[in-house]
Amino acid sequence: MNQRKVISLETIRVACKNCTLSSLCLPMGLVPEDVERLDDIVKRARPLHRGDFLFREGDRFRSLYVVKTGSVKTFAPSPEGGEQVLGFHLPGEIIGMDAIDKDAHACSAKVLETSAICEIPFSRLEELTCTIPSLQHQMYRLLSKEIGQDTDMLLLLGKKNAEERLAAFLLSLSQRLHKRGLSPSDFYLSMSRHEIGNYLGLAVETVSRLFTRFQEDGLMRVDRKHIQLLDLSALEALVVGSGQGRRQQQQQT
Amino acid sequence: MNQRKVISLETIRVACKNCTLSSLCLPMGLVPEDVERLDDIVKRARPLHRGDFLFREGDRFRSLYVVKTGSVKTFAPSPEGGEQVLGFHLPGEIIGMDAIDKDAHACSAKVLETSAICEIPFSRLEELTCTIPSLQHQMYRLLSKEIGQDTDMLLLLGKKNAEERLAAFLLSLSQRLHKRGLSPSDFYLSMSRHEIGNYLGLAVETVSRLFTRFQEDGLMRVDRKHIQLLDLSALEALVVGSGQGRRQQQQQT
DNA sequence: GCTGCCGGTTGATCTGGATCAAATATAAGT
DNA sequence: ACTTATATTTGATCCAGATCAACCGGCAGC
Repeated sequence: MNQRKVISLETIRVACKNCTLSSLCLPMGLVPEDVERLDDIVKRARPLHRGDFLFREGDRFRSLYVVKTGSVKTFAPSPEGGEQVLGFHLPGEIIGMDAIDKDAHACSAKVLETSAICEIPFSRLEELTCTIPSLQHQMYRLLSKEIGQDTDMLLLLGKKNAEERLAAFLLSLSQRLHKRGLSPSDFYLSMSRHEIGNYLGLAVETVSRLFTRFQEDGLMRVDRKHIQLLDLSALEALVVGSGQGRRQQQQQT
Repeated sequence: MNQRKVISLETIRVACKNCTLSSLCLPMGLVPEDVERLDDIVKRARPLHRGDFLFREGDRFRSLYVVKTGSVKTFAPSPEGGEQVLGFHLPGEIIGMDAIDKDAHACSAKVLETSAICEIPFSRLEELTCTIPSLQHQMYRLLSKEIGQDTDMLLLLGKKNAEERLAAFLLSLSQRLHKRGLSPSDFYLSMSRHEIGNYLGLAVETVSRLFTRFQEDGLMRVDRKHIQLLDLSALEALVVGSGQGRRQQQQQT
């Protein structure tokens, strides 16, 4: 038993109640007693490595997954054989909620760097949410939040130009890292330019050129995967757009 | 009391258990007894008319809404003053789930034609789902489904060209109408070309041109708002794409 | 019926960002 | 260090679809 403790890394074994992410994660707003009950059903697996899958498109749905450390991307195959990156997931973020409906995963989840992941068997969770109203509410909130984020992306893909998209992406990363106690202006990208472009509906070349341009304009510094945002407010101004977006007709219907 | 019955339209007063939509809607899969309990909390308002709002962006979140008859569009303001149409909602579809998280509506919902709407106070619903596990499951499924639909849209906006987008839109409408017992190949559009374009991330002119082209190619017949799909399988082939989508690099990451 | 307006169609032009092409930088082996 | 595979950058060109412009048809109000 002592042996087990030695082997397993501290960051993996830590219970929800001791986890620094609990305020961002499922336990948010639960009384300690209920956190304990949640803790009982969470499985903490050994760390996964770059390229490992949490699940693949088509897999039977059994569990939700929460990133504890590291990062994960989710992506869906497009019919022609390409793929659409659906999201990049940071610690505290929940993955797999889109699979509840069909009881099967419609997308795949791949680990971008060495990562610790919590697994939450959904049937167990469902039992629990029946008896813990605040946990049920939290689940509704998390599902709803995911919908909200998706609609933000729809707006981004439907109405924003390349520049605005990349600025929005950088700011989103910045803000999410900040919430996790990391620097909002100095971080490493765990995903490739390719993946960024795919996610934003842009060609790699466009992403690369924009990085260069943003750097020339003094908005940021780019060195390989290392990003420093030098002017957050200028980036924010870019996202809102100069009032033209993709310069599309701004119709009121 | 008899008087009341005379005034209120049959389609409005019909209880969930007698509603033809129950198999698509919240009551799906519930035992009759539980449907009864759900029924007790559903408010059935008088019909709304074209242009009426169910709710507006910024409104406090109180209820979910279900289209009983007619159709509704939801849309979010983009920062610059334009708007992004987020969806068109047909009978049996639930609106407002994105608002649970922030306890406020992030988008507006406007009625496209005279419509009957069921209102479900969310706090009451939450109480109910605590005691009816199958209803809770249904809620999870519905929220999850919404996420799945949004990711479908992300793929559409991120990877598909104009032709594929419009074909996908028409087929989606067709299939949803079919599920509701209506013709999958002959229907009326309750939204303008403008709204379709906005929804699909295309200019009005592009939508118009594509309608013309599809008609010339014998895929459909278009007369004003009246649509007849003549070759569903050809449209399906279009959606899948000729293997190129927006002709973007189909990278495996 | 007439008039004005709005939604829709059609044509001509323009352009952001994709595609094509090639060089360069990193990483991974061997 | 040397070869090979992969990721990123940079430059040149192309094109789908946006934008601009003009016109048309249906319908609401008078």
